[in-house]
Amino acid sequence: MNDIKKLPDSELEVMQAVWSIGDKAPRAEVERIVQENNDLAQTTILTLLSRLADKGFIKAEKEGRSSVYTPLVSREDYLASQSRRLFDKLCGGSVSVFASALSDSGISKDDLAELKDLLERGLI
Amino acid sequence: MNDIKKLPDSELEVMQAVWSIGDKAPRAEVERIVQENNDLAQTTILTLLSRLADKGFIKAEKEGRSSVYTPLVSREDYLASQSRRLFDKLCGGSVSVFASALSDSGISKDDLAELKDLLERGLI
DNA sequence: ATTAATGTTCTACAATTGTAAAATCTAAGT
DNA sequence: ACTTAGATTTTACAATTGTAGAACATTAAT
Repeated sequence: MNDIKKLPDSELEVMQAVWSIGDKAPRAEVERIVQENNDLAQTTILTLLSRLADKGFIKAEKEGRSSVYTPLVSREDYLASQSRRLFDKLCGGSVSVFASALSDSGISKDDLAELKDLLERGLI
Repeated sequence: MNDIKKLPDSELEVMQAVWSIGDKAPRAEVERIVQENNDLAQTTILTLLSRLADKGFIKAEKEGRSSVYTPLVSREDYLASQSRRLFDKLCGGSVSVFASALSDSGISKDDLAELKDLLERGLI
């Protein structure tokens, strides 16, 4: 069930861009977003997109002259699987270990308050 | 501040074993623990230990005929940095995204209750 | 002193990741 | 049809990761 493979950092970066745009994300958009944080050559980004496609994370289609990319794995699913991974592999499934990790991670008081609020309202 | 490098999976596995034993973890113990989950050759584990030492995660000493290993990076610090990483890179710093990740990750109701409890008691 | 056992370091090598130049393929303009 | 600009695919190559056999060192036993 929880078998979404972990992406390497560089691919994740590109995947984030695709997710942030949504279905049929145009190559130029992806490129623009990726390059806001990370100055990679255009061909590098294309390589990463094609590796993502190989791995089944996105599908590519032609739209006129250029390509658009659509996520096949949702951000939510990926995130859930990675959270799980962190919780299991690193915290050994212990909530208190996880909690203290959160506490030490530098997450702000406000964020923790929000988390608490969500938990209290049963939204999680 | 938050600049603990991410370990590759195989090294993390060995690191976990060292952490679980504590200071001056004897090689044989590390080996035994690693091999409970993962059947790796002895030399493979030694290779990983030496890579961990190179990266400054552990230090090795001779104790009699064989080696013992002591963590230089605590599990807590590593965990905190990885939680942070997940929160930032994957959730884009959004608590609600993070919360829904938790919710979807298959973490049990009991665990969530415990987390809520910790938050309510101000222990986080 | 020689052999056997135990432990560690070297060397090796394939797979994956990070990065991008070179080559190729359109579509558009002239 | 020919050249150019834009886009994608191939090819490339170094660094890192995953895995372990071979070689070497040391201790213990005969």
